[in-house]
Amino acid sequence: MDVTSIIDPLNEPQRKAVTASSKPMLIIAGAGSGKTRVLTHRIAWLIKIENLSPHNLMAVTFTNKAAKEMKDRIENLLEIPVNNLWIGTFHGIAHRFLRRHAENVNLDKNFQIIDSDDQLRIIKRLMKNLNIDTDQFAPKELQYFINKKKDEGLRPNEIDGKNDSELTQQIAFYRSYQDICDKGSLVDFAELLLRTHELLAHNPDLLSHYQRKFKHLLIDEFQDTNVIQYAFMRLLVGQQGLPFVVGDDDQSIYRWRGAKMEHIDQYQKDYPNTEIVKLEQNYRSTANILNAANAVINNNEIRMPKELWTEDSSGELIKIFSAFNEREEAAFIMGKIEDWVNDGNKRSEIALIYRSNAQSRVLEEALINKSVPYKIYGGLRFFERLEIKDALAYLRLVYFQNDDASFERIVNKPTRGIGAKGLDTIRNIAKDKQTSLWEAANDICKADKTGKSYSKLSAFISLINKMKRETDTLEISEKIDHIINLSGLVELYEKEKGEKGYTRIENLSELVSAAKGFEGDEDMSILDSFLAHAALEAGDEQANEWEDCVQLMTMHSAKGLEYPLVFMCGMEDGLFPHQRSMANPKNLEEERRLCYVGITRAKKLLYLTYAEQRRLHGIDNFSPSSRFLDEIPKELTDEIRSNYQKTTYITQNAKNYKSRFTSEAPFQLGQRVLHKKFGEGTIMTYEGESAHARVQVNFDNFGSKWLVVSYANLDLI
DNA sequence: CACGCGCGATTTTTT
DNA sequence: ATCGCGCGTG
Repeated sequence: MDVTSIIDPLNEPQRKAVTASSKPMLIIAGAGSGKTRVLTHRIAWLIKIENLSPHNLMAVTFTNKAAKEMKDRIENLLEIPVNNLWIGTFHGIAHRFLRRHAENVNLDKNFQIIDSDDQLRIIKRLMKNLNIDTDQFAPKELQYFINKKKDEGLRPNEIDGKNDSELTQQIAFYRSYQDICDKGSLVDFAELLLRTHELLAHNPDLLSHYQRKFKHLLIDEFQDTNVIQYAFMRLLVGQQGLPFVVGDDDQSIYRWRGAKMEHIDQYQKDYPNTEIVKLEQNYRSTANILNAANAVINNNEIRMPKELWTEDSSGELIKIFSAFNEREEAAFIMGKIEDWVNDGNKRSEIALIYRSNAQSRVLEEALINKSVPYKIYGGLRFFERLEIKDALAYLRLVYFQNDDASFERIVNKPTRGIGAKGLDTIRNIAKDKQTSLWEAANDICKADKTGKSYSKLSAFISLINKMKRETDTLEISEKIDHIINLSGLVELYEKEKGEKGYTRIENLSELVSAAKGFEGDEDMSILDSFLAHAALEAGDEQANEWEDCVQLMTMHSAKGLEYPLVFMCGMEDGLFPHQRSMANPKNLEEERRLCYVGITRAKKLLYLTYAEQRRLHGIDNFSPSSRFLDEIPKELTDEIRSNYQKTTYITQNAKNYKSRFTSEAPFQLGQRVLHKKFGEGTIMTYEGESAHARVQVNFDNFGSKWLVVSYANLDLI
């Protein structure tokens, strides 16, 4: 292969990045600036031109999907399959390290990965055992605490309790939780990273081995790395390594789960001879769209100065549509979708993106109504579905009998007479003898063959043993198939009303097919490998790919994707930016970045829509249009007037107002009011009747407040 | 022990 | 509006 095929398709800055030598690199890649291209060509360059062996580099991506895509593109570029290439997510790579060197960090070779759902179950269980009041700590709070500390690289004894009793309790809980995991050889997501970091930090020989091996470390979506991931990079790069990181501070949208875009600055401090390359030419959007995005993001205080540009023409103006309510918003979008398709375009070129999942409902209903095929991204992932987790719990218990979490999950599912009380007995025995629940159950059966629960428990034990016996020599997919058949799960789901049960059973057979073509990883057994796969990978549904569908997704899941026609729906203050992010400037800036991400998804045509009235969680909300709309220069936009439907809706609304607002609360939603302390504001939402009525007022200078009408002394303006 | 009602919460998502 | 979970009852 010659240099030209790698270099020719690149612009100047891209080329600079791809051909860089012997320097830590920082690539700031704006939206649509060819980031993935740079990464893949960089890898091709290293292998083909610098003759680097493929196993001397590591490439880290944010999602499994991105990893797969990168691998494919590299293989395409090099025209040879690249096996044993270390490309994956931080978690996937950490997992690989741990399987290889489990014994170095006191892990059982057969350790199992637990997902957040499993983790939460364990936490709830433990809270009960320790008599921790759920009023004092919500299980999710403790889960969040533990994961946060792990993401920061902290073990319980590294956290300072500061005489803070609440904090001290949380630390103690973290310690107990970890104890449970260690005893059961369970590793949660954050633990994968933390353990791997410790593995390398505490084993100098191993570390230097891997430092020599991975001379080149490439990291994508660098702005979204958390503390432990950054530390992992630092460790692996060592003194001689050459890190090559690619990111965009403007697209950092995961601060709320520990991502630190500050790592971009930190990196430059830690590697003083860093060469920075900025990719600012955008190949995706029209100039109007790009300029709108630039204008919005320019309102952020904290960002690296840069401005995307394009050679593309201005294109269409950005359309802004104000609807009366969410249904009219949806109806408007349906009309535009129809136009698009009638013009001979594909539905799959259309994306409907929104801030929160709850918004998808109305859109879905409208799409169904018009018989428009659509696909929703996100929502619950395949391997997270209840029926899949149930089936896998059987599989796990059959082959890893000390897996207490799985035992608890399925011991009475379907119900077989081993309820809370029976389970308690088992738990107590397990606790006393320091054994697993499985062993405790076996002990009970051996000890007393006359007890009431004996027959039930022993039937369960026989079932699991039978599963083991009959599937031991089978292929993984046959194992799963047979275990499902013996479990009674199918019969259980059949009883569920509606289509739900039917779907569940379908999913079970899909699980079997998923296992059929599954190829394991070299470092572990196929069973371990499959279970790890189930925990670490979402299980992308590629099913509907052939069908021409409108795409629905949140703005978060839209990152990295692009569509000719994009609708950003629900552009209302309170929804986007989200209410919970409006008060804190840093959070507001993150919302603005999210808006920037949204806008830059569009290639040709962008619609921004909002509703004056929106029913959310059963109550009507009246919000002003999103402040982000005001940040787009007027000359780039085209405000579309609503049509005849206006009158219909106004009468409808007037009726609602009348019936809801009695003479005692002479306010209307949208009414401007004056408050002694907070000044002027607009009534957004109401709740309750007459004397108990409360209103939510969005004050111009104080944000939104809930006030009881009878005390608030609001003056009408 | 199983089932059913009621209460509370309900941004964003990967791994 | 809806869904899941926890507690109380049959």
